[in-house]
Amino acid sequence: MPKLGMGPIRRRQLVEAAIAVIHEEGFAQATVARIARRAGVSSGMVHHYFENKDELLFATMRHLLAELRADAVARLGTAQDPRQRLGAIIDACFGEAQFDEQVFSAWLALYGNARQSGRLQSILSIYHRRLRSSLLHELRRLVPEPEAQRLAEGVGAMIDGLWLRYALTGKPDRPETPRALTHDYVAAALERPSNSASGGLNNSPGQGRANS
Amino acid sequence: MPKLGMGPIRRRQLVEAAIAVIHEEGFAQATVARIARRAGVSSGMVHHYFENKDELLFATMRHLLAELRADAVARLGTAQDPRQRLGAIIDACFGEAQFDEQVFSAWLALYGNARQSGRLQSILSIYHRRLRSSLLHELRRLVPEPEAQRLAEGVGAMIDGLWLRYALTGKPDRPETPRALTHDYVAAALERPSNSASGGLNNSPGQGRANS
DNA sequence: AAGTTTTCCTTGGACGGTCAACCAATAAAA
DNA sequence: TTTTATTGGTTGACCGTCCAAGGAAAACTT
Repeated sequence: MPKLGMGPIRRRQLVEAAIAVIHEEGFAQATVARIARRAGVSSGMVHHYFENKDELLFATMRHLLAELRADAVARLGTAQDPRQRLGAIIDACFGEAQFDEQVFSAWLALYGNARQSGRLQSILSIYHRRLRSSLLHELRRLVPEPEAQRLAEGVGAMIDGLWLRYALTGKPDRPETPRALTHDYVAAALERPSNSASGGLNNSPGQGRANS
Repeated sequence: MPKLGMGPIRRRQLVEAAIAVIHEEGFAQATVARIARRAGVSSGMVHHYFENKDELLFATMRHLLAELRADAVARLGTAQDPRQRLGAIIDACFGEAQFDEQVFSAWLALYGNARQSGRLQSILSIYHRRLRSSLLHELRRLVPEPEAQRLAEGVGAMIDGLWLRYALTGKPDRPETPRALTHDYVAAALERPSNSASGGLNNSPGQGRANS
């Protein structure tokens, strides 16, 4: 059986097995033995191809990020003007691949454990920076700088917020719904005279909120 | 030391200790012994006041939900018209209590483990339903029904998305920022002629997205 | 081309450690 | 005395890691 160059194959097998186990049994139950059995190999394989368990989990989460990025890059290839590219970024985040049940479980596990691990936190940090940077790049061609920054943050939050809801309650009946909501948010913000360029110092004027 | 009626006191001690341990050492390291030591009692106390460890964690997460609700109810007391009440709901979600580091860690742990536990999932389900219901109740007095439903989903997503970002990267320098972003989103959507009442069947018209 | 050596892959069990749950035993109030 | 609170040690199970052995392909030698 032992052929040369099994490294990449086995590593990928184990990463995919880890995702499957995290989905089916939970992050806490994702033990080395279970992941290995799911991959169809002995438990020793994990430590042969990864330094330790944490390294496997890190590789697993990095795999998720890489897949999301590949999807976004592919979609951006067909877009031309900034408005289309903005739509492509949004659609990538709501692409079919991100509504996979296994992907739900794995990303949520990442969220739940990032605070305790600098490695995991860096993955989320990269994701956030990339998303914000991509959005900002296009928005700067559509609105003035301060508004572009505010919008980038808002659109990023709406994407994550919508995704989070579906990750916890199940994929939406119609995948267009989250896309349409985000697109409408962008459209409304771009059409608006941007008088809210108060920069956030004041709240929406004339609103009279209760005390903080 | 043993006085009568220690139940509620000890239970609260243990719940707060659980939050502290989850924050300082992570959900995976939140063992019975550590939580008990943090609460200043022996490990046996956990099983004396809770059926098992899961029950303690469930009570811990339910505690978070109760605190958020109490905050929202208090803020709604001072609001009068629908617009103000809408602002009060948003502000409660971005209140000081929700930007506490311990609360960050605990809610994230909840997100990361809800999929594996029906009990935990129900807590998030209640949170989502309450938030959506509260928003919808006010929005219905401001815009037509289908638009109100869409907006309730959008505002809820923006709240969760913004909160999630700060939970992962640290509280914002200026707490007004997330509030202002959400308020502006609402303001833009309410001002808009709501022509996007396509109901989500089509995307924003004339936009020409790439293939799905 | 056949035999030999080397290299890499793979296994499954052993070890030390930790955890949740359980269980007397103790002690203070009632 | 009865009841309730509390302790801390025990138990059995499981985990991550390590390791020694074996086996099959590849590389090398003749």
